[in-house]
Amino acid sequence: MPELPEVETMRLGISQFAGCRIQSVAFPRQSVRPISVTPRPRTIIAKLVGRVIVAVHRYGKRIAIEIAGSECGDATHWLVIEPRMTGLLLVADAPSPQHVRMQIQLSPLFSSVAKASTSPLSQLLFWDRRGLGTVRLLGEPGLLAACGPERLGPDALIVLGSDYSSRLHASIRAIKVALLDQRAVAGIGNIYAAEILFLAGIDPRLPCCRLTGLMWERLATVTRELLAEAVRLKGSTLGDATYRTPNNALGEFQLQHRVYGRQGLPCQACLRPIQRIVQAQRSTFFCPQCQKRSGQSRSQ
DNA sequence: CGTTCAACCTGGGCGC
DNA sequence: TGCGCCCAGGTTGAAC
Repeated sequence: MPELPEVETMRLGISQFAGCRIQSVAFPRQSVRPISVTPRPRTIIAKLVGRVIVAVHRYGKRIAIEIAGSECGDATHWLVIEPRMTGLLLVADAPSPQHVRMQIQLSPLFSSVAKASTSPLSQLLFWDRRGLGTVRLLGEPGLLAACGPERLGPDALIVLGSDYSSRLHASIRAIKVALLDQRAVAGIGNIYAAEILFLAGIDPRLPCCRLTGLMWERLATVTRELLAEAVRLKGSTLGDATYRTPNNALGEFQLQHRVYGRQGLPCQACLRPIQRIVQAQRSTFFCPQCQKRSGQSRSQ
């Protein structure tokens, strides 16, 4: 579920913890299954307890909680969380207790009245039903390897037409498949790729090398605007309703979906049925009429 | 380069 | 009710 808008909503919802000290860390399912945690849970716990959260960052679809170094010279660390399909960061109660993967208790660094009244909740949970998510505690080299420019392209919220064209213009891959490549552009997933291409009027099957400069510009503009609107609406909570904001609110951008999950339903623009195809083992939804090869722009 | 497949997991929905 | 199957927001690595 979590793509850029959902992960950004998580970041905004837990950034209040900047300045808080970590009181305790637990990995409740540790004995049930070797969950994807590196290094070992006890090592993470030893390195985190007593430390202060400096800031909460987002790199593509990953959250990186910056942990201050200790006074005895220990370096800054980052707790990097990848929600993957069903992971959630929560400050509220978890939907089901058995899927809580990590539990962090926090105490305010300063017991100021303002802080106490604005953040009554001092617990941060990583909840993950399917358990495909990962938690890593990394130093600076690790952070760079996991979230640096070698791994992630420009953030989709600020991507430019020139970013797209310089990275993809020579590729023969279908544009929809390329949009899911985090090294090309960071943050787009299966839902938003479909929605972006519909709004840009571009056929998801079109090879990247056939897009014109004008189309790259339009694609970038639509990407930024659509994702910004999705962040404003706190992401998309689909039918199964697993996705929640950290405060347990539902997303609202699913009400704006034009093609995703709408196979067979009439296109809102032309009334022809939305089609579902499979590309790179993922569903692609699009309108064959509104998303002709070159969209509204003329191409050869 | 690029694509395809399997794997990692749980659980909802469907047809029978 | 239950069983078997297909599907799902993501990522990675092996094989071709």
